[in-house]
Amino acid sequence: MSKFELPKAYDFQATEKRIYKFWESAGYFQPSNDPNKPDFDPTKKPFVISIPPPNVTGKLHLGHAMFISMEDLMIRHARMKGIPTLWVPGTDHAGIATQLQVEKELAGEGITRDDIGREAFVKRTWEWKEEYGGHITQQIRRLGASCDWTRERFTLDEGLSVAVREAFVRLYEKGLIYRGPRLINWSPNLRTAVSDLEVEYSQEQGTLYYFKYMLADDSGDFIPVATTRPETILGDSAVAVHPEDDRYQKYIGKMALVPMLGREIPVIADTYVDREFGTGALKITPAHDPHDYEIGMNHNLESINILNKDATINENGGPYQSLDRFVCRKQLWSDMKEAGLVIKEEPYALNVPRSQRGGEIIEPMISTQWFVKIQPLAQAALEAVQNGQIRIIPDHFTKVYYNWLENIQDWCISRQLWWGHRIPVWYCDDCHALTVAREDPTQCSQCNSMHIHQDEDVLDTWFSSGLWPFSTLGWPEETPDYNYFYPTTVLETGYDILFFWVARMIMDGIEFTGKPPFETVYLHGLVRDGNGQKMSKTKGNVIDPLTVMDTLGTDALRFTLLVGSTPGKDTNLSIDKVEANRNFANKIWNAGRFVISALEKTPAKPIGEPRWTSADEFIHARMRSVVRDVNYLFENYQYGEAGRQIYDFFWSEFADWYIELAKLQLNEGGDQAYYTALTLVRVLDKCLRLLHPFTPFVTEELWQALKKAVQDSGVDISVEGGWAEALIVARWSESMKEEEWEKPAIQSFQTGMIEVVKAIRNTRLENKLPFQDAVEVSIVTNTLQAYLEKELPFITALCNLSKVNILAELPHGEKYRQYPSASLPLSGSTLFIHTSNEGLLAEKRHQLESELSSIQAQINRLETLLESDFAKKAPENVVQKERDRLEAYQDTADKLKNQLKTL
RNA sequence: GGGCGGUUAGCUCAGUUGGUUAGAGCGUUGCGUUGACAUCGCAAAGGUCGUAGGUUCGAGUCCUAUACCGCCCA
Repeated sequence: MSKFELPKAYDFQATEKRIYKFWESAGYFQPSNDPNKPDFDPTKKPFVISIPPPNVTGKLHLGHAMFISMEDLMIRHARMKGIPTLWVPGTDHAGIATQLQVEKELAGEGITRDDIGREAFVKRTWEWKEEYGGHITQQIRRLGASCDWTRERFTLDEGLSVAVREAFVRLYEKGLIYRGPRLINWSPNLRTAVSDLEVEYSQEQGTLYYFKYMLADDSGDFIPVATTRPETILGDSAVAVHPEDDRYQKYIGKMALVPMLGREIPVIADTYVDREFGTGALKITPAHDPHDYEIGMNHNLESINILNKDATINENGGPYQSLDRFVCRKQLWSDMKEAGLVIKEEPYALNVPRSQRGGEIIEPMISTQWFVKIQPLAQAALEAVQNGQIRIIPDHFTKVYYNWLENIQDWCISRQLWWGHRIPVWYCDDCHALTVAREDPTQCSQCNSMHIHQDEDVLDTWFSSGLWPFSTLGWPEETPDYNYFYPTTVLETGYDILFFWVARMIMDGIEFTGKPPFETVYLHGLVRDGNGQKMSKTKGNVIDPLTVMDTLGTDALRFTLLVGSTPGKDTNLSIDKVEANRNFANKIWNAGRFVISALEKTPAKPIGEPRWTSADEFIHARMRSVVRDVNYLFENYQYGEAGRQIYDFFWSEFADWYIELAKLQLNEGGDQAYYTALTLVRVLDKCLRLLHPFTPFVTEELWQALKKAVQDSGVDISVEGGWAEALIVARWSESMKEEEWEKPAIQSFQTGMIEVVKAIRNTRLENKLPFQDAVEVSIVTNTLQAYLEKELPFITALCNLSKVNILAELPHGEKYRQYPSASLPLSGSTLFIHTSNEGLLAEKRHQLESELSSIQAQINRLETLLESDFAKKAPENVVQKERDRLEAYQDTADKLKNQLKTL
């Protein structure tokens, strides 16, 4: 193997780990301008992203792969632009999720967390975290994430715990945190409260139960009532009817009897009742239904809690005490049936509240919990977006954000868990005062009693994640990192946690630091399967990113996710697409191999000034134009489109055309070969720079090889931005202003080379003239003579021609009539392939006629167009373009007609 | 009930300042191959851009209505 040779196919398995290690150990992931170092320059504006912290004990899924790819793309782009760049990584303790895993482990040993007690359980969970906590970050590394691991944080680490406590105490002192009994969402399995956001509603088939609410006056009268949850009858404290409902008006103010319990409750009037729905009368259970809770407040009704924490019936259920909620439902209903209180049952579609985690049915329940008074925070968060301090991409999520903040409810932040930030509140056993403190107190702040105990609950995990952009940088301390890197630049995440996380970070950021925590929110869509279905274990359509990386390479996966997605829109991922992009990585690789091999075929220095070929000028001009487009698209967050542009350029222009022609140019040797190699290297280099944020591994590997090959070969070729230590820190290709030569260079190559070559190839194909057999071609043209004379050798080689005749007009004579021909509409030319193969005249005529009719259709279309107001009102250059086009078509049509005439 | 998206080729999707012949990948069909690449090349077939109006010289792109699908919130 000579020194320039690379493996025939790109071997991602041998490459990725090595390259990542190289980057990380060289310190490229750390900011180039570090406030903790002596040469720090505070005037440079940094580019900062805080990672959406994954669950510390989680396993990598495509959602992670998506955000890692997006953020790494942004980070690498910024880094290459020379901006001091910081991507802060870390993980989240994920209260419920992690606790559940440990409980599951305990269950395997036949014990519960209560058996071992809080302290032992928390210790055990830390051990679990130590064992599994590294997995997710290792997996993130595999994706190529260039985050600064020296700054990695964890929501439960010491610093972040200080931040959480500081935040809680500040809010409490401001009166924005309160504790009290409220109707909350209770998860009976987890035995904790959850926030509104953690409840999902699913449409399910249920039953609507109709029954009699007997009046207490022995009249035998009853009010028919319907419910979907009969067991809640036990907690009823009123029957409500509409005040203007003729059917029930007479009962208002009377008392009714709770079935089976015989408790007396009032019949009340409330306009909330919908006369059309059900029976038009409503049972009111303030302790177990949000609407009833409201009505209960308005009418001063008693709230009767009928459930224990495990959702069995409590003492208020009388004879039903200790039955499970669903057993009770059955039992009570059958008892009522026996008592003659049942009217009927009918099937009914209802919205069942289910736990986002675990899926069990959530019970609305009155419970004493801690809440954040959210209104003032929400207002500020709303304004930060309204006044443009924060921009949300894509735009339409701005409305979603407003809509949510405008209707926000207080946030229940306490959780009856053991894994998490314990609420920093101590209760005095003597005077019952609360002590809320930054440091663990030893005595009551009111009476100095030593008999105090800490609140048992922990905080919602999102309470700590809300502080993430600044807590990770050292807040509440004003560390150098915090002072320099905060506020961060972009917050990138999935739209599904806009409320959970993004909105809360904005609220917290403004509240605690006085500044919005980031300038831009970029939301990506969710990753679905190839048919747009949500991935789920039960459907069996889950794609494991680790498997994909193992089999097709990280670059292929990243490129697929990045290019297949549009901001805010869901992405369908299929293995087919990843395979296509694995092929692209291989294409890059092999193009690179070719470019490197070209260095062997060129002199080290040119003798004269460059004499650029049409292909050279074309590829340079197109490259410049692609660089402009890509930069424009990056500036507008259109990364997917940017990737597609590079892909198309690389494959169908650079590889398909330039490389093919370069082979011929290299064979010329001398200066021609030198300038070809120069062009190859420069275009490849630029492409690798543009592609690096998308496919970091193959580009880095190849770029290193290219750099080494150029340097070792001694060929004098420089690249714009220079040969940096590594591609990851090489300079990004910035836009260059369009120069006058570019458009003509592109156009002449398209009309003179691409159209001609394609026409010859097609005509050969159509007429079964195999490539191996050289053919003679005549080109009748008024516009291409000069171009063709210069580039003829290349066309000859690309099309395997024995001879080319360039003619000003169609020659007379028998033979031309029968030659297969093709029109070249861009230049208004016609070409003939000479062949002894006696073509059938009829077939030839048919072919010409169909060609003519399609061209005539274009002429008609353009004539109509140019006769319309278009010619008067459209911009001159647009009109001129159409005029030119028409002219070329007319030219072609004339020639076709001429041919037909001679047939 | 309120809000937000989507509807473009057989399938999955691009198509952001409206420019007049709508693109890609996969799939299908035909041809091709010892030198960058079969993880390939060359080509072909395939779409009245959901429907109906409107604005405009010009609409997949902007506006209105409507149908269907999806998501979020209540």
